[in-house]
Amino acid sequence: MEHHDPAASRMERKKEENRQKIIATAMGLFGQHGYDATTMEQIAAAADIAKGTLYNYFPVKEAILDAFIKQSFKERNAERIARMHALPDTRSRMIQMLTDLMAGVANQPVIFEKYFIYRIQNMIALRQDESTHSGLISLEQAILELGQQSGELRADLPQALLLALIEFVFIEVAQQYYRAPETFKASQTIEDCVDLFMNGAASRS
Amino acid sequence: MEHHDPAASRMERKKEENRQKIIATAMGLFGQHGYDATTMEQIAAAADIAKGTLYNYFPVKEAILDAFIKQSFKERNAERIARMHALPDTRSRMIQMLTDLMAGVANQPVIFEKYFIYRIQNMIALRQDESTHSGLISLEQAILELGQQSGELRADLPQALLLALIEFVFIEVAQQYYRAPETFKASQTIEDCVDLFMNGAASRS
DNA sequence: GTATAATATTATACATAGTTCAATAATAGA
DNA sequence: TCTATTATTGAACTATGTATAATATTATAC
Repeated sequence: MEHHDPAASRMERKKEENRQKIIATAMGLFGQHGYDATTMEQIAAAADIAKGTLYNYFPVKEAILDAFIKQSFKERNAERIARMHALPDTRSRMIQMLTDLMAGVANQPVIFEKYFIYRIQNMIALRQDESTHSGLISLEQAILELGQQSGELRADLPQALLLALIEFVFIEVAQQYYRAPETFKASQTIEDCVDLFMNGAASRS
Repeated sequence: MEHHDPAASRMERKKEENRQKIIATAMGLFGQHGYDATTMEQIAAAADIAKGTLYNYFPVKEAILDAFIKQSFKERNAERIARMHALPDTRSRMIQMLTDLMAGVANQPVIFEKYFIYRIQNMIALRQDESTHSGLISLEQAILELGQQSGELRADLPQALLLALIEFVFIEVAQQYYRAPETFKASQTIEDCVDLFMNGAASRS
């Protein structure tokens, strides 16, 4: 019962190893054969574990994507947040963030599409959201906090609501891309979305 | 090849009959045994059609829900839009709409939860959205048009973007309900969401 | 009415996601 | 080394959704 935990037990280490091996194996297969064409059995076989074990690590196929993207984001988030501090206002921070994100999306559209769908599903379906942080949430939180500290963003509404709106902006920009990838104008779309985020739908009198 | 179409051919009529029969049968089973516990085979058997035929009408299980809810909405939309015209501004129109919607959600939480997830999935995954109008979209469009006609809502951004934001508001309110149904305060949440929709996240100077 | 083309239905078999469970193996702590 | 806990395995199982070839129904033209 009592946990020893000397810098993580052997078991923890092995689990983390397995996790990484599964993610790497799966992403490799996704790249080779495509996401949909890759089955969970193939992933299990390629990672040399039983199907049941695979599901023990990742309860649904999309969770592998989720883990991969979350990881990629985490690696760069410190740097991204640092860069945000250097920017003068919320608008420029959001534009930078969205530009960054959309570069990733355009690079791996299928992966991100599945990821977005999975994230949104969880947003609605899961009551408690503690552990299921998206890779984006810490960036979004940073934007929100910086903006509120400088008084630029309002503080009279629940934090969760503002955060949800930022999340909406991120997803809406991606959605515009998916709706028409050929004609998608990133900078225009991003500016419109940020404008709407900041100023709302009401006319300024 | 050439379509006769004398007020819809017999085939069209039969198809519509079948469709309605499937929807009614399925909703009955959902009510009796729950959505997840009802299988597509059970629905097919109860409607006395082959499984393949069922999938010919509804390619995924959620599409039955979607059709049912879309239908329910359509029946009341004319009346709802009429009521909206009688209201003085966008804010009160949105509050009325959201209050209405949330009554439905609270009444059939599971159904609407599946429905929302399905709708959002489609929003992202489907490139062209013509035929897949949600039951809500005409209401949302009415709110937008009324607000723009009176000059209350801005017209300098793409319609689709404003529409998406309204859709976000609808879904966000529902999500707050699902996150904590016991403590959910409908009127407060709705007011906050509408406020954010109208005024945006920036502080008013 | 009857022939014919187009469309819908049916039954069956199939692939995959995801679950369940009892047997087995590995690890933690004493 | 012993014991409790936790992880893995393999196998059988359920449900979605797809594919297909045979059959039935409908539309249209004659």
